[in-house]
Amino acid sequence: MPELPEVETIRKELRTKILNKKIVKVEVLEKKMFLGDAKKILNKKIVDVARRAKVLKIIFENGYVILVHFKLNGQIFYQEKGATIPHQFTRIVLHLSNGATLFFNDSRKFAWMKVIRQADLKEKFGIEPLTKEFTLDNFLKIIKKSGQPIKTLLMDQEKIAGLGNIYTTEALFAAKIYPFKKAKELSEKETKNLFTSIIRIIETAIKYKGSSGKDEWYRQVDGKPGQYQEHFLAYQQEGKKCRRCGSIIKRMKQAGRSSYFCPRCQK
DNA sequence: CTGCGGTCCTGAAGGC
DNA sequence: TGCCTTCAGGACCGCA
Repeated sequence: MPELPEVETIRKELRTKILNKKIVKVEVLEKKMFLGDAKKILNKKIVDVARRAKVLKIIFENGYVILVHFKLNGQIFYQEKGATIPHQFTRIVLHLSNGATLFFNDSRKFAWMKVIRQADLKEKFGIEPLTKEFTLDNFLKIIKKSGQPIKTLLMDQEKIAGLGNIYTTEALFAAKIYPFKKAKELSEKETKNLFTSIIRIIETAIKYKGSSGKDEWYRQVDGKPGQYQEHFLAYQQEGKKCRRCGSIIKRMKQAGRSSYFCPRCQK
């Protein structure tokens, strides 16, 4: 499922493909997945492709933007001129001025695109992990005042932006922290370990172009899978041996989704 | 404030 | 083999 590293990978690749191009036609095959007025962005030059949290932004010269949320299974495929074969789950097709095509796919129809004026954006996202605002001090402040379980807190987009189940699971494993532990009960040392683990894991995951493991529909813009799933130490490792201590990785339901952890080394 | 359950949706997996 | 049921899961919403 596209989290920060996946959306960032898509952003970088897409930017090289569509910067300075225009969208000349929008085909909406699934109405609920396209919000706003497509006419606002037709034939306007794309001046940037950005990201905030798990949301991709295609920014146009006239101040409008297409927001893209991939949710669980969303994909964007870029195909050069002439190779315009839709995917089985294509819901929206964007035709570009150079004859290329963008396919927005999602089997489950949870993903969406939205046309909005940048000035009208009301974002309630927390700190971006890869920016200079993400300091140990700022992280400590967030951790110290929350009675929530640490994993729930890390996935709260209004506190820390862009982390989902995969990367919170891996970061908590790396920092040897039990996912259900209350945030404010973390020691300074644990908080520091968690802070550095988040940065290291997010950066490594971007290097490997995201995770396309079991059940993961995420693909890069060219359709290829990412590689970070080969480095999972906890996520989807239920029943396997912990690579640190040899105990069996456990799965528990937490806040509606699966938490994976080592019952011996995560305290 | 917290936390829970329902909702959207459908492929995959499990049961018989 | 095949039908039927259950489950997963990001974000959001309503309710206790």
